[in-house]
Amino acid sequence: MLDLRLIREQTDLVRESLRRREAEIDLDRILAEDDKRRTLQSEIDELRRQRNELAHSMKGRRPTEEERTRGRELKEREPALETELRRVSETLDAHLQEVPNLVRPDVPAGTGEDAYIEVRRWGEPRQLDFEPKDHVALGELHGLFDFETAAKVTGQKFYFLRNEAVLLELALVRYALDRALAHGFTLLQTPDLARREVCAGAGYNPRGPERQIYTIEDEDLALIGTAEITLGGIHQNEILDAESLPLLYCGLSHCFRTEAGAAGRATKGLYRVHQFTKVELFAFTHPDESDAMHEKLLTIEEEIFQGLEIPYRVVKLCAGDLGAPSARTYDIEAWMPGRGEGGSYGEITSTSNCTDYQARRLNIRFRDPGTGRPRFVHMLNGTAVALSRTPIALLENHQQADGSIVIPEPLRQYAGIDRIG
RNA sequence: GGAGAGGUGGCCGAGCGGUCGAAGGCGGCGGUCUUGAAAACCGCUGAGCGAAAGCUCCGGGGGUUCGAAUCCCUCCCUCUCCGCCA
Repeated sequence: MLDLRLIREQTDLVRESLRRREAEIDLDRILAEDDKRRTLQSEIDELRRQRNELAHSMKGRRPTEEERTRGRELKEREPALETELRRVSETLDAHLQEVPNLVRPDVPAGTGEDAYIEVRRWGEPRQLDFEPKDHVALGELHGLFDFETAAKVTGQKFYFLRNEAVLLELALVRYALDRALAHGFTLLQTPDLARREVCAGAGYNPRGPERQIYTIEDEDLALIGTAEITLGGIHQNEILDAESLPLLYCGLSHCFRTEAGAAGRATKGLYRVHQFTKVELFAFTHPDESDAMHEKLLTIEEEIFQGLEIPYRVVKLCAGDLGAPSARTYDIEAWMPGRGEGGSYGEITSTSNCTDYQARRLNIRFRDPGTGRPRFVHMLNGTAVALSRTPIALLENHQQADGSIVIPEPLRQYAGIDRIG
């Protein structure tokens, strides 16, 4: 959520940001609704002032019949105005929620992959003297995934992990947790469900046609799409000590995605699924520190994939492709030899600086020691490992001519095996 | 799931129809004292909206009343005990 005052006082700045996102948002309508809301609020304030004045004037004595009548009259005029205010506020709020975050100045304008900036590449895709298999074929060869049985038991885009795939998943989790720990993160295993309000605060709308997450019938709960939701909710409605910042959390959870709208998109196997495990990095920072923290999260992500010897490139997303809460997003795209014709890069992590967008909605502030007043913190998130896509890159990059897979060194102590097949 | 107790400012905690945006303490800020620091003492110190006047907020929502942190209803949450269970 953006600050209404910012929209009001620096309309051009907001307009320019929306233009770079190519987002169609009617700011003038929002400004008009805000105007109306404030007018109504003033009228109600005036009415209440009169009511308070009357009540205070008769402290400690019995009111006369005339005063009672006057009090009743004032009270009766309020509900209509309040109803109107509520209606206007709800409309305004709904429209305000649709306004995405202000993008950082270095983010390129436009939409689509052509507008991305490739920041750097790391590692060279291996030159193979054999035809590489994709992870689905490798999984079949070694009995690692069972999509058919999962479809029978649960549905499309679910899977059973089998045998070494289970060991690999747990090893990757453990490896990622240790990396996070080394960087000073507090480890958390979070609930897999969260209140709908918290989900909405993080920018995941549990309602409406564009909902990305599952809701629980008859409960005020949703299955989380990412631990970003539960981690972000930790400090909801709190005023933090400035000295406690930055707060670094690393959360392990399952993630559930409806993938509504993604139907028909050609994605095989584990690339796009309804449930997966993920280790997520999260930071609450001082507003002046968030850009530096964003680079740090990216560095940790890169370190993780360098350790796994998976070639990748880092891209900075263009404004039009950012999620609504994000002011800047870097994706790591891993080289996937089995993807497309002759291999291609596929998204494997994503880290975003959401600045104060989520903090405003979740009401997470810190006390500024200079002024003594509360300010919104900045909130950032980044994938450590997503246990759907990381195995894809791992299996495909480390496959051998005979179809066996070499487990990269840092994972062996956790997995207890050094190869599959 | 059942019974009871409770949810108040950054934190702890009083208040139980008007004198309450809220005692007291802790913490924080400023000062006196001190070579400096600590201790002691004095003062200031909740948040939001609004250009301002002012208005709102004592878990959420609703009600009673001229007037509600205080009374009633309801929901949520926490704690204690019981039940169930991995």
